[in-house]
Amino acid sequence: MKTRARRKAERPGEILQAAFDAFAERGFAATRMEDVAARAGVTKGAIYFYFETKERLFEETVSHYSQNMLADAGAMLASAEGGCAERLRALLLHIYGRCAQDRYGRALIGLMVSDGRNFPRLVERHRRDFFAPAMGMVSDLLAAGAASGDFRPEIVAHGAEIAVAPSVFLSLMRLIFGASLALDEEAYIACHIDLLLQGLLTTKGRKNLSSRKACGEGRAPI
Amino acid sequence: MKTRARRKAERPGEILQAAFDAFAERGFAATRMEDVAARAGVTKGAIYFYFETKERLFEETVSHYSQNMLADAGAMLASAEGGCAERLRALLLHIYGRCAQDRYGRALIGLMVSDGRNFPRLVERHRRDFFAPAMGMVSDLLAAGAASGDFRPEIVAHGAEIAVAPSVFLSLMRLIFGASLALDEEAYIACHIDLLLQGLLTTKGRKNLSSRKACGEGRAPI
Amino acid sequence: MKTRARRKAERPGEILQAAFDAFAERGFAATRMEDVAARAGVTKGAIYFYFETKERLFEETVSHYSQNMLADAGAMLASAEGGCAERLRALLLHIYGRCAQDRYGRALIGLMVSDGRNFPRLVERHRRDFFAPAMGMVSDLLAAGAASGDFRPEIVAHGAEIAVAPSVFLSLMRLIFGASLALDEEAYIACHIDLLLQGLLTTKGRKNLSSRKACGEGRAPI
Amino acid sequence: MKTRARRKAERPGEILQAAFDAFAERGFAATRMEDVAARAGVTKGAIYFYFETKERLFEETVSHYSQNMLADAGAMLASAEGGCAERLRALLLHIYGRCAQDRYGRALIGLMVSDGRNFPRLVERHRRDFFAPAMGMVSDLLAAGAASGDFRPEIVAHGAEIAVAPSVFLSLMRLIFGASLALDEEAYIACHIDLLLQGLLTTKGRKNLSSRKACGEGRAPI
DNA sequence: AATGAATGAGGGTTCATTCAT
DNA sequence: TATGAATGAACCCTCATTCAT
Repeated sequence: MKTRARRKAERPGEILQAAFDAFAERGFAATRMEDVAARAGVTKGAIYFYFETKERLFEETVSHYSQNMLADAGAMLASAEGGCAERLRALLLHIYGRCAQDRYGRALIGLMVSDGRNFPRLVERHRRDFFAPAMGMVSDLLAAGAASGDFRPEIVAHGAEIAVAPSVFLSLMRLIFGASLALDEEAYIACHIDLLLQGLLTTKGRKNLSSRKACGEGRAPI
Repeated sequence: MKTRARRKAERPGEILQAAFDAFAERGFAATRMEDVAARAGVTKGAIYFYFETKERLFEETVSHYSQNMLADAGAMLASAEGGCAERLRALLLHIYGRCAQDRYGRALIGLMVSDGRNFPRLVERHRRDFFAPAMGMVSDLLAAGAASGDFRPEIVAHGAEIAVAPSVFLSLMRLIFGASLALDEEAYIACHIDLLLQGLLTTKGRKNLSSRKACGEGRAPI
Repeated sequence: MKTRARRKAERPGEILQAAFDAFAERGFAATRMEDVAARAGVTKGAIYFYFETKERLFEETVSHYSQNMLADAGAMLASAEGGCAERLRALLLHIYGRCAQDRYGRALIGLMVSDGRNFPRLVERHRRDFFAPAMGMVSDLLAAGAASGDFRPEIVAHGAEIAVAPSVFLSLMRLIFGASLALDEEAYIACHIDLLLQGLLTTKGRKNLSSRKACGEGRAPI
Repeated sequence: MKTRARRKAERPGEILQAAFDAFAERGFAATRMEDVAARAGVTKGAIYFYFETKERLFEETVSHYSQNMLADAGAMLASAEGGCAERLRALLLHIYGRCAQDRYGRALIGLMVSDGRNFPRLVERHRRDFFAPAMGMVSDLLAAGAASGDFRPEIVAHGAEIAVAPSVFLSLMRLIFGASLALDEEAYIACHIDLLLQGLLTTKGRKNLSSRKACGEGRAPI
């Protein structure tokens, strides 16, 4: 049994977690405060002690969750090794794991789509603090590759979105169709990275990649 | 003033249109029957003369709209000329126009994401009657290209999704971020098609494409 | 195919019949004008050509039906033979047939109970034109019996209601419990008449009754 | 001002009472939840805190009320003294008081007739838990009288219904015609019991009754 | 800090009634 | 006469929010 003080300190976090679960499952409109309360193991009134309105609860829930995702990506990238191609592959795999294959990552996209309309401040913050930096990481990688001669320079401007799109697309298909969509995700991802690198790499980049592989420095493609 | 008979024939369509507008703008839950009625120029009760419940109205609205989209894509593809690469480009451009740049196409995706949960039958029908055939069109094109030696055969299995993903991604970004997302769509699309074809074409396919262009048979990319 | 004029003349009656069926089955509130219209084979609007409102339709329906019942009872009584006891028995059997065992007779009672509240004029008319005369017939019979010395004179004042009550009670039980109430109606009726006559007859009346029976002038009890 | 806890404990009962009043006055369909709420001194929503739907409220209201009636009748009978005839008279008087002369008892019958159709479970429960036991009480009394030789044995099978019918009939007349029906209830009841006992008693039973009366042990009839 | 009874505004749905055809 | 599309007033029910305890 935790102490009362300890419980008290944890309440807001528990509520946020419960709220995210609930919103993720049913969306903003279909989630009742009582659903959240039940999940959090408190009563409706208690939520209002910590959050002014349902709208505020939603905003804090979503932004609380999206903040973590960026930090993780940064950490991952910092520790990645190899040339630009390998680093790009590692980043994409990370994104797949966080945004398409993780239930919560998927849910975050779903919530943005379904309820973002009514929370423009939240969306703007999400764009500024999460989406733009995340795309920036991919963009920077492409720019570095172009600078080193590994990547074709034409694609620096919009390549990041193109590179990331299939992971978001996969996420969306799962959101909409769920498990009823038959799709071999491993093969899908391999195909995506193969196609992307074929389109991205210069002749020089292609050589670098294969020579490094020959030296055993790279992982097998997926 | 139209005759009564004429009005009657048009009412269901007017209501469906009004409903699609309303649902697209606010989602299922936040849309009131009165909103739909007002848009259609009738009163709440009149809608119930044509549609049993709000749920049924939603289902018919969505499936009515998605049926049109597929027919259009088929017609477009039938009239497309040129080699596989040109035909693929034409199809992708059509998809961009219908699914990313058209307000209603975007809305359709948004509605599937936000409210599909509560309409499993509708989602399944949409998958079977719209999504699967649409992806099949792209898939068939890739298979034809692989057979003719223009496209790399490895990508036949999942290339369709990868090829289409950026258009859906763009659609999603506009849904979520709206106009606040600075993005040159023309350049984005050009980059996408360039990158995709680079990844897709074999050496032979590349020659076919450029020779046709040299003869003036092809349009400039985008 | 009937002529238009003929159809026209029959319409109100058809509607009244349909309305009575509908009201009898579901009560006033739960019956929709459309139900009545469907039963009558016309559309809602047509009903309003003949009846101002739903209330008026109800009133005319009920009073139209209740008018027949009294005439029948009078005719029956006029043709009844035998002494007071026999005539009383015949009358009670008639009442059983019309008010307890006939679906419509039962329904009439049900409608009076459930909806009479809101139709005071109707109820008053029913009381004056049907209920009071009907009770009067029974009362007169009792008075005649008392005058002739067959019936005990004490019961003339309220005996009619007491005599009739079990048939209404039976009607009510069927209305409420339907077929799920196990009850041998033949035996019930026999018991009722037996008990009633035992209570009613004077010593002289008893003799008259049995002597007539012995002469074969009377029917067996029930 | 009552404490909150106390109010909470009383609310359901207050609502049931208010609901019974309202339903009794207007029937199920014509009673609005707001009527009930206003009578109970709460708002519409509050009712839904205690009762799921209007249907459930109706069911609980009716069965709550009918349970009391049976218990009362049992208690009364247990304390009754005298021979079978006296006990029967006492029971009938009790029934008159509760089912014909009490506004609520009358209403219960009315509700069963008008709305029972739509609540088959309720009706069945009412039959099993109230009507059958209540009739059983009368039946048992008749059987005991037959066993002791006071009552004629032929009437055991259906005598209970015949005995009770006039009280229900009176109830019904008041329900339908209200005060506009001129009827001396005291005399009516006396007539009923007189007639019934005349029909019921054997010669022996008659002697027992009059001897006890002669000894001053019995009350005057009514 | 937390409870949970109570509020009250709002939305979906029904249906008697109307009226242009 | 008859139709049936359309109206509009109710009514049931939900749920975010409040507040006495």
